[in-house]
Parts: sequence; C-alpha cells; structure tokens
Amino acid sequence: MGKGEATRERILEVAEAAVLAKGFGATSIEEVIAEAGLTKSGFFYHFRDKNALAREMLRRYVDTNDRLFDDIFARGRQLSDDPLQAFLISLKLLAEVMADLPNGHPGCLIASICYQERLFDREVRDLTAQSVRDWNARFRGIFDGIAAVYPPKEAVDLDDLADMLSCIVDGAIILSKTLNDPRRLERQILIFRSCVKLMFSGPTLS
Amino acid sequence: MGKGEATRERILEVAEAAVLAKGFGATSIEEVIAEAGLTKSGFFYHFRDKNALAREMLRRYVDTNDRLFDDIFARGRQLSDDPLQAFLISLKLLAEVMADLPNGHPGCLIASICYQERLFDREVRDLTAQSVRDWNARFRGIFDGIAAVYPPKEAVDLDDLADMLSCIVDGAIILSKTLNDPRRLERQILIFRSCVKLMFSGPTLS
DNA sequence: GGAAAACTGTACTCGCGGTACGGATTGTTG
DNA sequence: CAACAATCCGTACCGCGAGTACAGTTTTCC
Repeated sequence: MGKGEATRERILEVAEAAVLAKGFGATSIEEVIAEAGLTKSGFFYHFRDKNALAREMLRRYVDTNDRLFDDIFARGRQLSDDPLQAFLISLKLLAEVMADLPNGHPGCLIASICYQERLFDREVRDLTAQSVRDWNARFRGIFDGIAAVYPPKEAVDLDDLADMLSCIVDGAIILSKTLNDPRRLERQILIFRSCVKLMFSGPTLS
Repeated sequence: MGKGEATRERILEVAEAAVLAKGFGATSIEEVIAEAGLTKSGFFYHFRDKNALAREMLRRYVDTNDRLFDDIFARGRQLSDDPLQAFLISLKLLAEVMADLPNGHPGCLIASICYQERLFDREVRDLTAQSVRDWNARFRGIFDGIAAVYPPKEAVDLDDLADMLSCIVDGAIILSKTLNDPRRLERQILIFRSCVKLMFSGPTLS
C-alpha cells in the first residue's frame, strides 16, 4: 500500500464517522482534513469533490458489509446442515455482532444517502440501489433454500421476506439512534428471527 | 386563523417537501422563501433560525401522523370487534393509504432528522424520541388487547413487536426510496401483517 | 384611526465548497 | 545519483447560503 492510498483510507475513515454522526451535508471538508491531519489541497488531490468522497465511502461501506455477511452466513452453514437452522443461527450471530458494537451501530450509509439524494450524482445513487439489490438477492437465495425443505406457511412472497430483513435492520438502526438505545437493534433482529421460524417451521395454517 | 399563521403554514409545507426530497442540510432557506413567496426578512420574522423551522416541521409532521393513525385504527375497531381482526384490517388500510400516495411516501421526517442529529438542538431530538415512544406505546396497547384474547406463540416480547412496526415502515420507506419502487412499502406492511397473524392466530408451537 | 402584526429592503458578516496555481517533499526507477 | 512522478503544502481567491441588524412599509384588527 502506497502512502497515498493510506492517506485516502484515513480520510475515508474520518469522513465515514462524521457523516454517520451528522449527515453528509453537515460534514465539512475542513473538519475532516483537520481530523485526518492534512490540508485542503491534499484532500482535493485525492478526491475531485464531495461527490467523489461519497462514492468511495460507499464502496468501502458496501465492501465491509459484504465481508461481514459472508462471514456470518458462512459460519451459519458451517454450524448446521439444515438451511433453516443455519439461517436462524446466522441471525443470532448477526444480532450478537450488532449488540457488541460499543456505541451502538454507527448508522447505515445507504439510509444516510437516501435522505440526501439530491446532493449526489447518478453514479452514487445507482451504487446504493445496486448494493441493496445484491443484499436482497443474497437473502432471497437463502430463503429459496429454506423453502425447498420447509414449505412456507401462508402465501409469503420470498422476495418480500428478503426485503424485510433489510427493512428491519435499517429501521432498527433509526429506532436505536433516535431513542439512544443500542439494544433495540439486537432485539429487532431476534424478533425477525422469530417470524422466520414461525413462517417455516410451524404447522400449516388454514 | 391570522395571516401570519397562514404564512407559517405555507413555509412549513414548502420546507417539509424540500427536506424530505433533499435532506435538511441541502435545503436552503432561500429556495424555500422563493417557493413560498416571501423575503428573507419575512422568514426570520416567523422562525428564529433553521432549528426553529425544524422544530415546527416536526410538530406538524407528528400531528399529521397521529391523526392518520387515529383514523386508521379507529376504523379497524369499527369494522371488527375482535382486537386481532381489527388490527389486521387496520394494517391493510395502512398499506392501502401508503400505496395510494402518488409519488411514493415522501419520507419519514424522524429518519431524516435522525441522520442529521448534530444539526439540531436538544429540544428537536427530544421531540423525535418522544413521538416515537408515543407511537410504539400506542401499538403496544393494541397488542396487549390482542394478547388478552389470543395467547401469542413463542416468547414474543410485545414491546419489540410494537417497535417492529415502526422499524418496518421506516426501513421500507428507505428501501422504496433507494430502489425507486413505491410499492415496496405496501408489501412490507402486508408481510408484517402476515407475521402478526402467524404469531397470534396460528396453533401453538412446541 | 391607531397600535400591533406582518412583512420588505438593504447591507453586511462568516463559514464552507471549490478553484487555481506555484512550490516543496517524498518515493521510485533507470 | 539523477530525474521524474506522486504526494502534499500555502495562499489567495470566488460564490453561495445562513444569519444579523435595522429602518421603513404595509396589513390586519380592535
């Protein structure tokens, strides 16, 4: 890793924390560079403008989350051959990871950008949309595997169920931030887990 | 209603649309007053600063939502004496209302503020927290009524279940905005409805 | 009609995003 | 070691938007 790349990484790290804490619009470049220890010229050498910063922050964020999900769901499958059990285990692991964050979840960059969309160019918005689609496709794949073994109760659309996990996480992050109670996120993941359990492993309804 | 009050209302209306579309930080006072048809001096006559604007926007938003919820859940109880059925009806009504919004849900002001928190003073943040607590308490009351008749499956915490509705709505708004697909919100409310149905009306699990 | 409320107009400060550009280090490579 | 590029600094500047100050004007309402 060259020196330039290290600097970029430092800027992105500082910027991400600031954006999640205060929103993109309220995060000034000047405070970012002060925290990161370089000058304005240095910053604009690495990023053409604030949009370029957002783009790179997003890529970083999405990559980190992808790796986290890879880990968690691989570990689930590793601990059980049954697709439903594996997923339920993974959800519990996910809840634990979220609960272990010292100051609560810092926030979802996607959501943060969602509520600032006019500030960003098309490329950034496409990136957020694509990453959400990718995550939901991943979950959908898991539910397909589960449904093949356990016929689901009621007429549950598996795409909707996959969306639901994203919704729960994003919504619970907002809830826990708003109420200043980090534990809410963990609890919501676990109640979603109960729902999944009911949908697939309970007796069939009329 | 005096003329001043009408002007305030006009400003708040314009500002809310702008904030939900672009975020609070990206909404300039200048464009708001241009749209509302008054001068800068006129604006600052009504609002001390941007924070005061946020505070009044919030009050307005919370009041509007409160009235909407009052309507919807009253209508549900009106259509069925059974607490579970009444709630399920209300959820369907809620889904319909959300689906009928011409350009999709404009966004949740609470969430918008949540991701900009450092921009606001304590009073604004307390207001968001209190309104969320109020809504969840309302839902919790409904679930109490249901649980009194239908013993819930599994060990479901009713507070968490009440939180879940807020999470689903907030999360689904983000999802539908990010993917530019308004129908996602309706579908998420309906799948939450399925979850509630399963939890209370299904046969008991082991 | 007169006081208070509801504005307008002008002129200013300040911080921030962003540009421009010259120069100074620092690393890298032949 | 020399030369070259990558990396970063300093400074000076522009434009925009939030917010202030304050005097003057119109509207509303009793």
